[in-house]
Amino acid sequence: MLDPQLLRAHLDTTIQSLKYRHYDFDRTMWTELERARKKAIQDLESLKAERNKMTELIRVRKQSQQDATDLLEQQKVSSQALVDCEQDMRSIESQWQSFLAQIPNVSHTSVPVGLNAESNQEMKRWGTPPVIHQPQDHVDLGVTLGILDLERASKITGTRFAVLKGMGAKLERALASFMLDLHLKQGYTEILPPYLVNAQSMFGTGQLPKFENDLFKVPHGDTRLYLIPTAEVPVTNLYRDEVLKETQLPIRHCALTPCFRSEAGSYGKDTKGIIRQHQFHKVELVSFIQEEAAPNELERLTAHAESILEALELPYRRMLLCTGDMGFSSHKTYDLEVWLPSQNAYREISSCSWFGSFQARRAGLKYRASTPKGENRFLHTLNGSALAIGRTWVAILENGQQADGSILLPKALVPYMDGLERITS
RNA sequence: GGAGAGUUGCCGGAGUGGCCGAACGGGUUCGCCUGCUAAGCGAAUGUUCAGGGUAAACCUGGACCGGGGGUUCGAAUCCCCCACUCUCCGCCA
Repeated sequence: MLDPQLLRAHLDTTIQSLKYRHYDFDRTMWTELERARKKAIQDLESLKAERNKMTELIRVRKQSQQDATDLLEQQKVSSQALVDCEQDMRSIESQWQSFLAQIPNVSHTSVPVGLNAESNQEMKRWGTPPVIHQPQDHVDLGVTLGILDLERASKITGTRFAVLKGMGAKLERALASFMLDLHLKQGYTEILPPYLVNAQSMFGTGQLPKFENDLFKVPHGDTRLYLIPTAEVPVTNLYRDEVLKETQLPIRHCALTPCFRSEAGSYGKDTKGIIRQHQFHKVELVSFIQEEAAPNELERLTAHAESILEALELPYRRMLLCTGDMGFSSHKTYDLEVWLPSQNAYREISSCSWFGSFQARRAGLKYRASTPKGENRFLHTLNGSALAIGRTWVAILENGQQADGSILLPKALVPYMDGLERITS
């Protein structure tokens, strides 16, 4: 959620900034909502002040055994006006709230302006793509090796689900353990959160109300729960509606969870293989920190995601997303893209974002500053995949493929595979 | 699934219709005292919204005692619904 003060003080620049995010800000509506809200608040509050004064008069009279019938009659009448006013207030307030809730975040000044992925900036490259004569893709490799079964997955569930088998399943598990262990050494505290969350949590990180269609929903009693699309949701909401102490900061968490995405509206994309699935595993890093330290934290967190790729000897590049390609809640985002030989291209494997106070406002994440005044401030939140495990699995197969169809595993992974250096059929 | 108890400020804990943003105790901060520490003394100490103030200080008003609704001139206090926590019983990985 944007700070309403930003819209009041810098409306023009904010509207311009939002335009670069493909958001057409309705200035007329906003101005009208602001005006109506202000009026409703003032009307209601003056009526309430009036009522409170009268109530006090009645109290005094009653206590001194005087008759207060006239005042009581008067109060009955004015309290009806108050009820009407209250209703107006509520309706306007909720319109104002929903207007604010569906506005995306504004971008940081360092974010390049652009409409789509073509304006993203490559920041760095690491590693050299392996020279492979006629590379096979991960599906051919995986099926031949007997470690990937898409046909049976679609039988038991449907498309965009996969079954991993034997060393394929073990590789997935090894990757998860390896990533978590490295992040623990980097100072993150591991969290194992619920995989189903309530609507408030989804609102807190920005998935709701706008992206309901991308989520899997599960009825539960009179309400409904949502399958998490990323660990970002439960982990960021850990401290929802809390005021932390500044001495607790920064808080850095990592979490391994399955992620569930309905991928509505992406029917034509990545139909082959396990690049785009309804369910996949991901290790996520999440930071809670003060505004001043946030820019540096984004660099740090991204470097930690990169450290996984480097340890796994996977060539990658870092992209700075342009305004038009960023997610709804993000203030600034780096994508990491891993080299996939079968596609002869870099493909997204991680997304590291700084959200400013956008999520903190939605989720009520604050800290009490260690200043003499000890004022409350909104936290800044950041998170990044480190990494999406399904896509890492793909990258390991494709980059490690040998002429005989076997997969040479990166050295860092060997201990996690009980000494296995190569996957063969 | 059944029965019961609970949810109040940083913490403990009072408050069953008005003078309660909330007693009392602890904590914290500032000042005094003390060779240092402890003890003691004095004072301060919630959040949030709207308006005023160039900003800060501050001032005025509203709201907040788990969440929502109701009764009432007036609700932390009475009534209803919901959520959560704890205990017991049942069932179960």
